[in-house]
Order: sequence, then C-alpha cells, then structure tokens
Amino acid sequence: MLTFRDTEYSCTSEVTLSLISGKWKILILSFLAKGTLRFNELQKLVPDATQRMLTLQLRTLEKDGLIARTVYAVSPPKVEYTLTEFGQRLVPMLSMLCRFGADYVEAHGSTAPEPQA
Amino acid sequence: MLTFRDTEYSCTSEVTLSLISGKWKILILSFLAKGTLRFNELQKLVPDATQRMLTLQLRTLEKDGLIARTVYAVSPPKVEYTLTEFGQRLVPMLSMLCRFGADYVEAHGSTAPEPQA
DNA sequence: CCGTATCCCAAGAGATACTG
DNA sequence: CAGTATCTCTTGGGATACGG
Repeated sequence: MLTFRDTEYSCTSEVTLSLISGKWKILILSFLAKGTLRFNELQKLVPDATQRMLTLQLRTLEKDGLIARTVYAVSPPKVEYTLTEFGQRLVPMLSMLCRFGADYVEAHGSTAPEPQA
Repeated sequence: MLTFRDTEYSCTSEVTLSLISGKWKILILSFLAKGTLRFNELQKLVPDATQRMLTLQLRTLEKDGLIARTVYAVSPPKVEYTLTEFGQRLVPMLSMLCRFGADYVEAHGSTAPEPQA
C-alpha cells in the first residue's frame, strides 16, 4: 500500500498502469519512440483522437515526465514532443504488452477452437 | 488497428491493458500467483473491495481466461480460484510493471528533489 | 459461504465551437 | 498551428440489501 500524488495504490504496478492508461497514450508513446514529432504530425498519426483529447493526453504525459514539450517562438507556432529518459524506459515494456496481447488475441481470437472432428 | 470482441484497438498492447485494468485485478492476480485461493480468502486479502466488486473482477478475469473458477458442491459452498496457463504468463509482466512503478515513484516521489544546499 | 440486484455518483472521453 | 472552453454522455466503481 502506498500513496503517490494523493492517490492510493496497492502495488507500484498500478502506478505504471496509471501512467499509460488513457485512450491514446500508448499510441502516442509508440510514435514518439521512433522520434520527435510536432503536434500536427501526431494529429495525422492519431486521426481518431480529437484535438482536445490529443492535447489532454499530451499534457498528462508531460506532467508525468514521460514526454517533453518544446515550444518554438515562431509564427506559425511550432511545438515538438519527445520522449524523456523515463519515457524511453517505458518502450521495452510496451513491447512486452504488445507481444502478450498479440499472443492472447491469436489464442482467443477465433472464439472457441473447434475440437478436431 | 484490430477489432477484438467488438472493441477496436490500435495496438495489441491495449488488449493486454484491458485485461488487467480494473480496480482490483492486479492485486487478485498477484495473490493468485502464489497459489489457489477461496473467495473468502481473497476477501480478507483485498478487504477494501466490496463483495460485489470482488465478484465482478473475478468474473471478468474468468471470462477473459486468466483465472479458473472451481465450485465444490458442498455445504457450506466452497469456490476456488486459480491462475490459468495464460494467467501465469501474465505474472512476469506484472513484475516488470511493478519494478518500473517502483523506480518511477522513487524518482518522482519526493516531488522536486532539493538542490543540495 | 458465495454470491446477485438496485441505485447512485464521479471520472473519462466525445462533439463542437472559438482563439493567440 | 496549436491549442482552450463548454456541454454532454457513457462507463467504472461504491453503498447497500437480499438470496440459494
């Protein structure tokens, strides 16, 4: 049992989960894992996220120290997002989650494998 | 992009997340990783979960094939829960999530480490 | 002992419109 | 270009009571 930022967790793994749960966070992190991106590039890569949601998720990731936001004082505005060192550390974990998920879907995908007749 | 059980996922890691997100699932899985448990044993181990919530989480985990439920036709009733093979496979991942979370809390815990005076 | 049923609330997320 | 501001709706979870 631990308290972290006014929230109670029964295991530190729940802290990790709280960092990456959010409709578009995994997608965002995956793309940023390949390199720095601007806001509108992310928008194109995650077209189903509304501008509002994309911003919200980015703000949370930034506040949590997983990504860094750099604003260039130019016109038109230019903002870049990158993974922080901690964000980088997350990448191999995302891969594991991916692999497990893929295995799971393959095993449970075709719902109820017919017993060989 | 994939559809699995009427839900859209942009990455298989999101499938994995959906399997383990739930207020008490990680805790339940962690305890079951150490061995089979009866319902009321779980209740004592997870006292903050209401009976209803505990049941709900267990039902979901069962439906998702991560735990198995065995009912013994005795009086008073006796029900046992165990990890399935797939549930076992989850265990090392939970450990990784734990370790990352612990690192994270340690690094970000004492909010703004004072520059050594 | 091991649940289910009902009611309620708060957080997360979508749609849409506006701005420096 | 890169955001805020509202408003609404759905979902997860809590409280409580009852049943085989």
